Amino acid sequence: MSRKQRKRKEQRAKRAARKTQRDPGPAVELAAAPYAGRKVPLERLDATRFRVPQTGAMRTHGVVYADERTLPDLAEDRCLEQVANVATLPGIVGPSLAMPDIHWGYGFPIGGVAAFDPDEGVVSPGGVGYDINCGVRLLAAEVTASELKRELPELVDALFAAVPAGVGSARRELGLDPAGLQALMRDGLGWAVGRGLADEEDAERVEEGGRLQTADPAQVSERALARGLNQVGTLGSGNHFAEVGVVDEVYDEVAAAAYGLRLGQVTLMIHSGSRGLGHQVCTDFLADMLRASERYGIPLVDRQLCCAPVRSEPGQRYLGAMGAAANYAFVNRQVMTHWARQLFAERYGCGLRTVYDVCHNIAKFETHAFEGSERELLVHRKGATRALPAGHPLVPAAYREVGQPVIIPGDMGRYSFVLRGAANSGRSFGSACHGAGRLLSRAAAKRRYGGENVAARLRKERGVIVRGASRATVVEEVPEAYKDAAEVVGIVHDGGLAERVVRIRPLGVVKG
DNA sequence: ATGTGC
Repeated sequence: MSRKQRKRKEQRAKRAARKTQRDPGPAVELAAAPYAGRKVPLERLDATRFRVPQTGAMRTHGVVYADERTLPDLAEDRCLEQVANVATLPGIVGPSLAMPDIHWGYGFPIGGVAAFDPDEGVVSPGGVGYDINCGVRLLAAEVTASELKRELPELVDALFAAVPAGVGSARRELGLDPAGLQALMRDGLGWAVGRGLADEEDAERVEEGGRLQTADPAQVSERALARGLNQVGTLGSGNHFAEVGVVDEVYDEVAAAAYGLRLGQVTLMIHSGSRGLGHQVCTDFLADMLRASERYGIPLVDRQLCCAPVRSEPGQRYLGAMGAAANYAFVNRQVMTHWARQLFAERYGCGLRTVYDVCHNIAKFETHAFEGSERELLVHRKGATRALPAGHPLVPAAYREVGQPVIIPGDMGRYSFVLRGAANSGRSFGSACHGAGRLLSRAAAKRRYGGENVAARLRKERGVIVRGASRATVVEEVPEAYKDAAEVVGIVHDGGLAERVVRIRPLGVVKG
């Protein structure tokens, strides 16, 4: 081992030790993980699905959506062990599922879907993630790419100025106080409609109507409130972005027409979440949930799976706080939408219509057909998108004949996709993938591309204009750090979870 | 993801 490798290894060990020390709550006795340290076997079910066999403490099997080309990526990290670990939790209904963009996450894998019985099952912050209701809003502009092309650099600059981006990005002009913030979290998109920041059509075209009714702002800590006060309408960092794109391929004319999307049309995609507020809610409740796991005798194979019975007092409090943070995220994306609308109106005299807005990180009560009967379930989606098929009553009336729009952002160099929820999505409790999925860790991307000017290369090679709040983030988000979104989307399409409607090519990107 | 790690 070289000196450099050894140093890196020591640094990793140190970081891991610090992380363990930081972990909140009491020491918890852990049960044996089903595949601890062993290679997780995968049994082929069909062209797009593999089974993780039930073993040890697992209460059900796992199902992983993948194909030969993405299988080697899965072996790279321990995400398949996490799929098996989730299957050990009480009250899980159906398999522990993984979408084709699965990768390692906190406790639950990112790209994981797990449904729980409301009476027998649990709710877990690890099944939602730190960025509660991270999600994507897709907007359609009444302008074509050729009309806008010359002014693109100015447009990206103007967007960069209009939407605060980066770690700690803040905005004061909404003038919220803690009570106002609580009202915002209670009413979600209704709050924005009441203040002229949204119209009724927006609310119809946001998942859940832009308001989780389980929200209980009283469960959000003062610290979380303080962090959230000045961050409504801000992008954040990491993989969050606001991206101007153009529809460059239409696969399904009927569905595209229903969504109001046509070839050459300009789009704006906003990817953000609940910022510091949601992060703080997650942090606050991890400690609670660890205590609850002990109190209710829930055997854990990983302390990051800490959870509480859905109907228990701590479970209800988490659901209340999580719902409040989710509503905050809906409003966050809406306020950025409002500012982008002002900008498009001033510059082009055109509108920006909400196509749809989906959650990526959420636990929600939903009714799904399971083994022949309709059941109310608490569905955890962590890095997964709801994908309801045609005819489902929760799909907005204008889209009901074609199915719910499923917005799948890819990397900032290649393309993103819009799909429609399809007939087999019942197999995944109405879910599909949420993105391309990382190929390189942030650290690996930095090592490989840290020396070059990624933004300049994207402009030269692909004509994409990138403005980032931080150069480091742009490097971490280099297209080569992601899988080909077309491949991931292909698995979801072939598996019948969601079907391709249009492809969107990026023109200009604002990054955190 | 995150006032990004003590």
